[in-house]
Amino acid sequence: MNIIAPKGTKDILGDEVYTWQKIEEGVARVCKLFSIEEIRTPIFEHTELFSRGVGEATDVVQKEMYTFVTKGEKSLTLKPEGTAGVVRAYLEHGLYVNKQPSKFYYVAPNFRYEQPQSGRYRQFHQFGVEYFGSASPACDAEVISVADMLIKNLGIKNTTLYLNTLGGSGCRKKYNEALVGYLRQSYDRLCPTCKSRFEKNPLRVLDCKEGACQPIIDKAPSTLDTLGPECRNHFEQLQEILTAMGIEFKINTKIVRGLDYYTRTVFEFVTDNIHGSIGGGGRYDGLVSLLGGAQTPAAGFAMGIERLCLALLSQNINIAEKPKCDIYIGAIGGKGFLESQKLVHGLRQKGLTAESDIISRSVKAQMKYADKLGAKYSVIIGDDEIVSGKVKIKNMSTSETGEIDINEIFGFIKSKDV
RNA sequence: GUGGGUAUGGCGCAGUUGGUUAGCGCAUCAGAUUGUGGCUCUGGGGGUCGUGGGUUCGAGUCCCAUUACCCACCCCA
Repeated sequence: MNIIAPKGTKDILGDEVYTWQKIEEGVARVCKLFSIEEIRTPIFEHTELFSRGVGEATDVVQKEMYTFVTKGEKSLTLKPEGTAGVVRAYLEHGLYVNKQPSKFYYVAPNFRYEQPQSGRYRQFHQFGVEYFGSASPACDAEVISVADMLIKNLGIKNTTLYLNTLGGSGCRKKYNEALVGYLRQSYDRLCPTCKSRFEKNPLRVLDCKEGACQPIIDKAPSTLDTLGPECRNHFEQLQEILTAMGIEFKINTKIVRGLDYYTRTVFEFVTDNIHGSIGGGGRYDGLVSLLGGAQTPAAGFAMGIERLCLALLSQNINIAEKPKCDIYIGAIGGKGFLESQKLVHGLRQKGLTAESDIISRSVKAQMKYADKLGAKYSVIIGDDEIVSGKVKIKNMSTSETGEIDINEIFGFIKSKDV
C-alpha cells in the first residue's frame, strides 16, 4: 500500500459517518425552523472572486488558496470559504428579487493549503448561513441564534459566544488611525510578525498571542472607543435582542476575524479544549457591492463540521445512530437460495431493510453475519420451509422464535415495529 | 516556514544490553458430531518491521539520510 490520502485530508468512515449524518440532519432541521433555503454552489470559482471578495491582504488569499490554471488558461480556485460563492450566485441569478430578506445555508467542503493539525484540515467542511437584505441588528441576532441553536441541539456544552463590533467603514477608519497611533509608540517592543502586521493590517496585532505583545495589546484602544452613534446603537440593540432571546455572550474586543469583508458585528463560538473556534461570522455590508451588486446589507457565519465532531468527541457525546437491519433471510440449498432472493427483494420493495446470504456460506456463518448486521429478526429458508410455506422467525435479541407463513413476514415485522 | 513526537500484519501494541523460522490482543475466516448468531475452545490466512544506505558473522533492535503522519507555533473552521 503506497498511495495514501493527501496531507490534510481524511476519510470519514464507521461511526463517524453516522455522526456526520446526524449533524447534517440537525442543520437541515434548524434551518427549516428559520426558513433558510439550502444553496449549493460550485467547489471551484474564478480566482478573482476570492482575491477581491475575501481580501487581497488576507492570509487565506495570500498563501492558502488551491489555485490552478485550466486548459483555457483561466485561473480557478477551490473555494477557501463559503460566503463569496453564495454572494456570486445571489448576484448572478438575481436572487434579491425573490424576497427580502433572503436567507441561505450550505454544508460544503472548503480548501486551504495550511499545515494540518488537530481540528485543522486542508479539506474541511463548513455549515454556513448567509442573510441578505437586512441592516437591522435583529438580523445579526437571528444569524447568531441559528448557530447557537445548532450547538445546543447537538448537546455541545462549555461553549462561549464572543461578540465584538468593528464599526462601519467610517468608524473602522477612525479606529485604525487610533490603533496605529497607539502601536507606533510601542513599535520597538512588538514581536517581528506584529511589526509586519502593523504595516499591512494593524487590526491583526490584536490577535497576537506572543507574550511580549500582550501588555501592549491589553492597553490598546478598543474598537468601542471610536464607534459612531449609529454603530454603537446597532451594537447595543444586538446585545439587547440576544439577551431577550436568552443567548449568553461575552464582549471581546480582540475578536477581529481574518477575512476582510466584515463590518460592524463579528462573533466567534469557542469551546473548551478545542483549538481555535468552532464557528464564527459577522456582518458584511460591503461585500455584495464590492462584487458588483447594489449596496446590500448582509450577515452570516460558518461552523466547522470537523470541529463540531471534535467537540462532541471531547465531551463524550455520541449522537451516531447505526441503522439496524430489520430482517435477515438465511438460506439452505439452491431452492432455498432462490426463495431467499425473492423474499429479500420483495421486502426491500416494501421498505424494509432486509439482508440475505450472497456468498454461499454455512447457516452458522450466515447467522453470525446477521448478528453483526444487528438484524432484529432472522429466518432460514430451506426445502422444508418451501414445502410447508412456513418459517421459524427468530427475535435476535431475545432468541424467541415463532412460526409464521412466509407471506406474513412483512406484516409480522411491521406489527412489531412501532 | 519553525519546533517536538511517532513510524512493526486491517486496528491497537510488545519486542529485553543486536542472535536461531518477528510475537500478542482485537478483527477476519473455518471447525467444535453434519439446518441457526451473541459466550467459550481449537485452528487457518495475513507483515520484505516507513524507505534508502551503512556498521556487523548477524539488525525490528546501533549510525546516517530521506519520506510520511501526528502535535504545537502562525492563521483559521
